[in-house]
Amino acid sequence: MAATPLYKTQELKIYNSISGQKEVFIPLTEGNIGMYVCGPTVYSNVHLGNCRTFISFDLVFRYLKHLGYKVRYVRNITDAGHLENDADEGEDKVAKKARLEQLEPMEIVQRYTLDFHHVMSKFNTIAPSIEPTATGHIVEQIEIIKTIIDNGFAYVSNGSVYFDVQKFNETNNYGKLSGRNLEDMIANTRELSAQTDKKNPQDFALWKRADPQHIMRWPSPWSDGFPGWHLECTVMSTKYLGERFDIHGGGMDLKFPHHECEIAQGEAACGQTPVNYWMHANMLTLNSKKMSKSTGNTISPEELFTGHNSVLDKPFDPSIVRFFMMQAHYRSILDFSNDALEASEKGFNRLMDALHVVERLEASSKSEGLDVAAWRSECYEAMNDDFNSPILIAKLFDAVKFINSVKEQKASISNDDLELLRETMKGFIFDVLGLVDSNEVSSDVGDKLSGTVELLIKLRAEARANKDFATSDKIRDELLEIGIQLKDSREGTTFLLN
RNA sequence: GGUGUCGUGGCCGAGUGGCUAGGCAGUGGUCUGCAACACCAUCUACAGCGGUUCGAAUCCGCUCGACACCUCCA
Repeated sequence: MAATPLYKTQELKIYNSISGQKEVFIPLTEGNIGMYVCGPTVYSNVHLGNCRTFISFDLVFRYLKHLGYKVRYVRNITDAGHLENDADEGEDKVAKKARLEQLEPMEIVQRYTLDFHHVMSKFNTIAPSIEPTATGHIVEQIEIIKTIIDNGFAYVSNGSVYFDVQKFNETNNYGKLSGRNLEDMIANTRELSAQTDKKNPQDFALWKRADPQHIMRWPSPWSDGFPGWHLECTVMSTKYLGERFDIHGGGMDLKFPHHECEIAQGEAACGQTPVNYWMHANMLTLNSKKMSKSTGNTISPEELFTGHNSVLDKPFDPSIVRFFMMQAHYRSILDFSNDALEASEKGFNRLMDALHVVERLEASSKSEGLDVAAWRSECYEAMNDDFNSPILIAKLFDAVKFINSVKEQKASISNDDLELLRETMKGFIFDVLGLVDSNEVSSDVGDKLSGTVELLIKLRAEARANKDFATSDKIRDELLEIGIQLKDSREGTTFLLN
């Protein structure tokens, strides 16, 4: 007797990067979705820009689940194969870090994987269903390389294996995702030194031979070496989601060459294109420039939570940061600044306040001031339109205004509508947007705290009744200083934690 | 040089061929012992220049500017 899943009544549209259009989303198997998102390379701490992508896809994951879909969400950990550059002597990022810090590569991997998980949980992202690692899938990677060679789309050169892009392009289309064509790429390829092993500069590595002094090497039919970066995603998505699956996500900067290469590998190995809907999350910028480790233009989540960075005036709660990100669309560039974050913080607090107000609201015989059912539909319409969280948030603020008006007795709400309003607000704020009420304190502490504050409120009320405003203001102001704000209304005084 | 995206009011950020986005900040009012909160009202817009159209900030062209990818990057 399960209720009808929401997805049967909602029409979700997703902007598909490969077509450049919003398309009605139809999963391969009704009610089930396979989603793959390119995860981090764990050779250093994640920065806030990295986080935006994962928070964006957390929104996608959450909304799909909210609609009643069963989602298998795979997000990999790149712990091998990611090279410093594209030259033959390009060094593996993890191996390089291990060499520099004189640690085992897996110590590097462990350290930064733990950091990544810690930060992701701070941002209240839901863990993926499967989080596979590249090093855990070396065997599968070797197998798929064999298949691609057998199919004639790769060649062995000096112990390494390269994908033959020109050969592939004769029967398939290399560049369809990023809107490039091979002739242009050939014509505009920059001069790179030491590319002796490749037939053509556009070719990319499936397997790289490693010198004996390299610390991350695995045996293969071609050499002791390591797999190419693009390959792991093809292998792991295929293994856990099938040769063809619904959604593939990642940062905009991975569109080319990484995702283009994934398409080529998938088509070369399996004879069909791997992904139905390609989704790309846009960049977080700092000073209008992309956050990037290599340029040092970054801010770390830790700096944000502690406020220890020159661009920050104060620390910010992870939920504020998440809310700030949700106020922009995932396909838009978002510029990070202290001022923007402070504005978000105030808005966020107003939203949370309203959530407390709506719990205590009294129903009337009829609703006046907002058509709750229509408003609810508009919330869904916003999210159905390619996960438009900024519109959703605007709608939520419409409700905030209405809730406060009801409190002020300038509007009214029926019992049924009140229930629907509460349920919808909480559903979107907590389940879909993944925000956390930072005012919430653990119930045990909360009970004792509210008892204490209620006592002070009572004392203040007595002082006010006696026109002892010095005492009443002292209570109000000093409570505010420790982050407890008193709110007077005609029903009496309530408090909020700031 | 190639490919693509974007340029919205004091700030951040949506959206649309004709109807208020929203948040923050500002202004005037209501409420209050004074405030805060909240509510009501209100002010700053669609880079520039042409074109299409009854009508464009929204479509087209050009100019200027910014950003991203083409090399590792979420």
